[in-house]
Amino acid sequence: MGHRCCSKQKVKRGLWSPEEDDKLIRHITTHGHGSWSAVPKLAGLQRCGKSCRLRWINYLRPELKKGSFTQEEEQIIIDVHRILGNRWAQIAKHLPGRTDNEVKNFWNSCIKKKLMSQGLDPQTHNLMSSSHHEIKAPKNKNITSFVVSHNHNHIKQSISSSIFSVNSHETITNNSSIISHPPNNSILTVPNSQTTAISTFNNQYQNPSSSNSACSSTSTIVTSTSGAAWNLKAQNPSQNDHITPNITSPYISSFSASGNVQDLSRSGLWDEFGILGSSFDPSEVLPRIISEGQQQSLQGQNHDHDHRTLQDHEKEKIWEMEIDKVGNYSNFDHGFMESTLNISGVMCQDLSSMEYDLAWNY
DNA sequence: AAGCCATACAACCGCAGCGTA
DNA sequence: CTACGCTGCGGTTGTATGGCT
Repeated sequence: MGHRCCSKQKVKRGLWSPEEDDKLIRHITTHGHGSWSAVPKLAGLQRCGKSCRLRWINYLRPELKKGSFTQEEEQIIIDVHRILGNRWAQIAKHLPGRTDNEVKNFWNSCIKKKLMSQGLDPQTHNLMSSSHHEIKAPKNKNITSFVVSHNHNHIKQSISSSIFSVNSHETITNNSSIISHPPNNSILTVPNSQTTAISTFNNQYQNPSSSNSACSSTSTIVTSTSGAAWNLKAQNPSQNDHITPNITSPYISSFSASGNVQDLSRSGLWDEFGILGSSFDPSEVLPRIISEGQQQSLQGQNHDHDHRTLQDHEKEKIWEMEIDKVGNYSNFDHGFMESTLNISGVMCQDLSSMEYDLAWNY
C-alpha cells in the first residue's frame, strides 16, 4: 500500500538504490523539485513524492554535512534542546548541514542515553531525583543575596562545580524556606511578595597560575520586580585560587520572573565533554547586564567556548537587552528570559565539595 | 560460521498548518 | 466557509551493520 498522496501509483518502498538516487539527483539538479508530488513521474521513479522529498532533504542534498556529530555540535543540540524541547527542525537550524531527522536520531540513540546515565531527565534536563527535606531559614529575615559557593579546582583534577536552573512559574512563598535535596541539591524560595528570579551563569576561564588548566566559577544573578538592588556575584571559595572576580553589582531590574533555584550538580557531563559547556558565554552576557565599570573585573577570563550557532533571533532577544541610565532593562522579553534561565550551564559532578553561603539581611 | 542482539540510521506514517480554488 | 492538496514536522518503525557468543 502506498501513501495516500500517491495511492493511484504503484510505489516502491524501503531503502533507495543507487540508481534511484541518481535519477532523483539528476532530475532535481536540472529541473528543481517544483511540486514534490510531480517529481516521481518526471524523474522516472516509482516512489511517492513524499519519499522523494525526504530522500533529497535528508540524504541527497549537496549541502548536507556527512559524518558523525562533533563534540561542539552535540553540546549545541543539548543546549538548544534545553530551550526548545523536541523541536528537531528548529534545533537543526542551529547546525548547518544537519537535518532534523539526523538530529533526532542522534538525540534518541546517543544524547538521550548519555543524559539519563547522568541522572538527568532528557526532557527537562533536570535531575531525576526528587526527595527533599526542608531547612528553615531565619524567621523574619529577607534574603538580599544568594551566593552559591563551590570548590573550584582545575579540570584535570577533580572538578567540582555547580549549576542551578531556575524553574519559572514556581510560586514564591512567604514562608522563608530552603528546600534541600540531600545532600546538596537545594531549592530556594524567596520570602517576599515580589517576583524574584535567580539565575546562574557558569564562567570558564584560564587559571594564570597554570596556563593549561581551565577553571570555572558560577555567577549568580538575582533579579526582582521590586526595583531593589540585588547582587551579582561571581564567587570562587577556593582558597588556592586568586583569579575569581568577586563582583557585587547592584542594579535595578524590571525583569519579571519567578523561580526556584535548583541544583543540578549531581549530574556530570564533565566526564563526557571535559569542558564547561555553558551555552551563555558570560563574556557576552555579563557585560551587558552589569555596568561598564565592573566589566573590567571579568577580563582575563577565557571564554573559548563560544556557541555562535545560537545567534538566531531568540538569542538576540537576550543580547539586545537595553540598559538605561539606572540600569533598567527595556525591550526585554520576560517570557523568553524565563524559558532560557534553564540553559545557564552544564551539569557537574563531585557534590562532596559543595557548600552554600547564604547571606541574610538583618 | 552461524545465530543473536544492540545500535545507528534511513524511511515511513500521521497529523497540523497553510494556501488556494 | 469548506474541501483539497502540498509541505513540514515529530514520532515510530524498519533495516543494515557490527559485536559478541
